[in-house]
Amino acid sequence: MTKNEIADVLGEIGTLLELKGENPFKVRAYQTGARVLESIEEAELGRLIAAEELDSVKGIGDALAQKITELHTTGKLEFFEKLKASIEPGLAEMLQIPGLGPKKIRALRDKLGVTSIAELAAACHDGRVAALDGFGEKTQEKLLAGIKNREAYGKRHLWWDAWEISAPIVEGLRALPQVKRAEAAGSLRRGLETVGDLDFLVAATDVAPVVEWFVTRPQVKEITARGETKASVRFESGLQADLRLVPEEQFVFALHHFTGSKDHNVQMRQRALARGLSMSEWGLVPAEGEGTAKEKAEKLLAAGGGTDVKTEAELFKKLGLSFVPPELREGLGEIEAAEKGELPRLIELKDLRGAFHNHTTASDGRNTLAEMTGAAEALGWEYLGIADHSKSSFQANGLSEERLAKQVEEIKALNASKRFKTRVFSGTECDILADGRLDFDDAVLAQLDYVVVSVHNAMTQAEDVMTKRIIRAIEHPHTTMLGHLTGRLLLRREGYTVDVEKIIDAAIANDVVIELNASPWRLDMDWRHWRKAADRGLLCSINPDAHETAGLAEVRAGINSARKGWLTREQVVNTKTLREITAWLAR
DNA sequence: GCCGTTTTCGGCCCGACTGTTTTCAGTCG
Repeated sequence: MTKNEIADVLGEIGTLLELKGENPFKVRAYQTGARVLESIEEAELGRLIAAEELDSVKGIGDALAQKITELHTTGKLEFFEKLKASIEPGLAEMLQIPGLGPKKIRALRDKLGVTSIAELAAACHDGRVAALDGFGEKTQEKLLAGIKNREAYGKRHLWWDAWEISAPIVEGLRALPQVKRAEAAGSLRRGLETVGDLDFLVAATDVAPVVEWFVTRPQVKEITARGETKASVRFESGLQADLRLVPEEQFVFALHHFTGSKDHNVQMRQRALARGLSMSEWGLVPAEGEGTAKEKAEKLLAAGGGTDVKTEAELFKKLGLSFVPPELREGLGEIEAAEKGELPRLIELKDLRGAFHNHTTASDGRNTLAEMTGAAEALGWEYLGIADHSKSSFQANGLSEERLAKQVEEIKALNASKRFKTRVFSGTECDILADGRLDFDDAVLAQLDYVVVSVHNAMTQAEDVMTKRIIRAIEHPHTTMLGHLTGRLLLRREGYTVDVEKIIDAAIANDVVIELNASPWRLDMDWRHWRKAADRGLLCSINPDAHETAGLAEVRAGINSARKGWLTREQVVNTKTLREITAWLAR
């Protein structure tokens, strides 16, 4: 079994134990184990198992090491099979209904015999749920609404879509006279590829007008809560948003808290405790003494103290850490690195000086070569790479050899005309054929400045076939970079199955770049692979895969993922200057 | 189930909110 498959099993065990009412800390141990496993490389896992050193990994003890080893070597785990057999399969799905946790689910099963969402809906309609101890009319209504909304609103949203909604709201909040500070927190601020809901955080002198402004935005379809310190709404797209109002002195603590992630916050609080401090969204206070952290924070403020932390950087510093950028706050080793002062200087949007992999009307783009070049110039880019589809991509109006040759001439003429400051490079997004050969002959590829190779057909090949196919394309002497490694479309379609680590190895060995496709739908290769791959020497190109002028700006989404992958400017080729990139392409 | 400057047992992050209660359990982030 692969490490991700094993991680899935561990996570599932955690869920099943939760439903059984097991010790919540045991549940967490399995979830932690799953996460830790995901951050280990496949080959490293094999080595640790062979050397029987798995339990030296933090978060994996004797029991988990034994189970992981069994799964890795046999592909099965008896403990897991027995556990699964002991629980009705529909119960896990019920956890997805808001308001239902393990305790309530067990009560429903034990007292009403409910073991699935469908049976729960029936029991709600009959009024049997409201009659249960600990349940009531409101709970029953809420569960019914939750079941109904699950399909419509349960899904996540692309980061880009969430950002387009949130950005004007943050701006609007900041423009209100009562507002001192306003930020969007949550997974949006962490730059995660998909976002579940929005968290707006505001410090204001007067709360009521801010709440009023928020709930009366034109996109708001429904107000689901409205109180003194919190209001919740649902937008037309189904996206839900919370507005939280905090005193200005506590804004920075709340900002850190609501930016998360959960894992990062847990680790930060543990670290605070180790230093005799208790941390919450209200502040950082001594752990000892009477009262909650909130009460202590309020007392401290009333006494005129505790206001020396005004920025997140100061908050981290209090715990002996350098500033951890929001994108890194996933609980994946950022705190250890911050402690040692080893956090990288992450790439920024302004570091990009151009981009490869862009389309024009020659294939399936919606803007002409000149329009795309003008748009790149408007972004201040020094260069723009054009990579239209190759002939086998019929569906995308791929270019024949003749049409490609014509485009090469057009680009030469455009560069010679000096009409734009931006220099255009001739490329192709060349199909990787089913057997790994490229769609154009060597002589055709040789006339181009660079070659992006991508899979567009036969996506259902077996993993080993697909892996060999892509590696063959990487080994082609004219290949410059690999396009969208897995072909995934977020929230729509899984990627094709492929051995990512073997592909990375091949790319490094052949001096081939892997693209970070910045289309908000793709963000492929996934950020979770980048940190280790780049450490091993893999170079990245952040490519918008733009099919129209507006698409060039989507590199912003790619920057999010690059930062989540700990990438620096030096590890991304399209931060090079025109002079540098010209030399690099000709190497 | 994991872990250790409280170290091999006894803890394990913290608070808000909701709905059900009548002082709190469960859920959520």
